[in-house]
Amino acid sequence: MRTQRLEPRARPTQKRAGQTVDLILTTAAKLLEENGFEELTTNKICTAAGITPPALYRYFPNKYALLCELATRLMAAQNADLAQTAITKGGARPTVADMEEQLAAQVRITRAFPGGVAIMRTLYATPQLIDIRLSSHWSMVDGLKSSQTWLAARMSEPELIRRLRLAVELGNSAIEMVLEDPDLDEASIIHDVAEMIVAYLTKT
Amino acid sequence: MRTQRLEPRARPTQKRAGQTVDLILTTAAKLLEENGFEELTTNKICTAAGITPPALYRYFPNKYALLCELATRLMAAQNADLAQTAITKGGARPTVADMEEQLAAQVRITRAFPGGVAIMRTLYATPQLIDIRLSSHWSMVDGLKSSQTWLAARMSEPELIRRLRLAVELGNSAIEMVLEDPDLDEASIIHDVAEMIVAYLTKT
DNA sequence: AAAGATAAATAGTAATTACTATTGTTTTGG
DNA sequence: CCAAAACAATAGTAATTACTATTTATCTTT
Repeated sequence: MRTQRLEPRARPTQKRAGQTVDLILTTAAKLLEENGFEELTTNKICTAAGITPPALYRYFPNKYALLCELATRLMAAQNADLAQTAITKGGARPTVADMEEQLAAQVRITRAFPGGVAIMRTLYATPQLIDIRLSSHWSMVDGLKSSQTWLAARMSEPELIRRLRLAVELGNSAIEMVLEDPDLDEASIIHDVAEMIVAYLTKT
Repeated sequence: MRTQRLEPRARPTQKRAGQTVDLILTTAAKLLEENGFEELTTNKICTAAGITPPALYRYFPNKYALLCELATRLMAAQNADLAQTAITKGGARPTVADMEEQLAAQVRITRAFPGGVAIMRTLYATPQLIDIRLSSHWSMVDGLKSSQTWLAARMSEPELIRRLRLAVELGNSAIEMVLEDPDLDEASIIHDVAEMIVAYLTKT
């Protein structure tokens, strides 16, 4: 194995370069969705994007860095939405309706993100991606820990963290399930999970 | 892409051949655990197993068939255990203690299976593997639907299926979580999830 | 408008990949 | 014990992979 470069050769400064980076990422996501992780190669990304390999390698040190960037952007979008609504609702007792909306929002965001569903699947494919997924979940826990003052007032911090961690994981699991299997009754699954999570978080 | 063979060139009939097949599978699992899915190649499997490519390709038509066999065997082990205890306990109202034991057993089985944790991760890597995972979950639902007579007597079949499907998914999610992150308090997570699932399944 | 900096293309390469036609070796049934 | 079947090794190959040294084009700034 050749020694892997860690940093890109250049950061995009001009507008054209920024467009190229976005084009590379959206093309990669599209191919990921169409043909899956195994079929995704840098050469195919370049061909599909109508650019050449040196252009890709100018901004991404290697193939995995590209995938990590894709994952990071999706995780950031999910986290941002969670932080948004968590802040506005965090002072009161969590409600099933709010939790439902929260989960539904995560589904919407992932669907709206180009290749989002496929990216969710690839999050298990390499150690780096597993890390990104895990730390995204922990950062959700961290955000909720601060914003959910109603819960924080009612239990110890370790207990709160433990419950939030599990809540995030189960919520995510339901989201993945719904994203993966379009035959399922999405609304009722989200409702049920929301109910379970709220009951779990608020129980004494 | 070359046309993919669907069937192996031969099934193992003699004892030696059966050993070779097992050796290939366990070696593949070991490499999967050590270096991850991306690093797994047929040539590496052969070298590590001390065999040659034609020996591998005699029993597996291609690389993906090998991975599918690995996944299928793990899923079968998990399903078998579930069926076992479900039958003995299915007549009565599900208890938290039984559910805890069930989840813990799944964790144990996966850990005991060579490369089990790594196989669980690769279940998202290709369409075929995603299918195997999904149909394994549905077959768990199917088994439980028949064995859990106490539940079946208390709700309509579609409702039962919906609840079991979600229960299986959430249970699996907790199992994956525990397998993936050794820092977590395994027992308490399993306990909490067991409680949630039992409450969900038995609620009216 | 020219100089300098940034961006992208040309034209590749070394290494690795999954996979095989053929030949030799072991096992089994009669 | 021997023929036939099953098994495995020898010795590869065509195709693909991630990636790059160098040259050319485009943009920005003065």
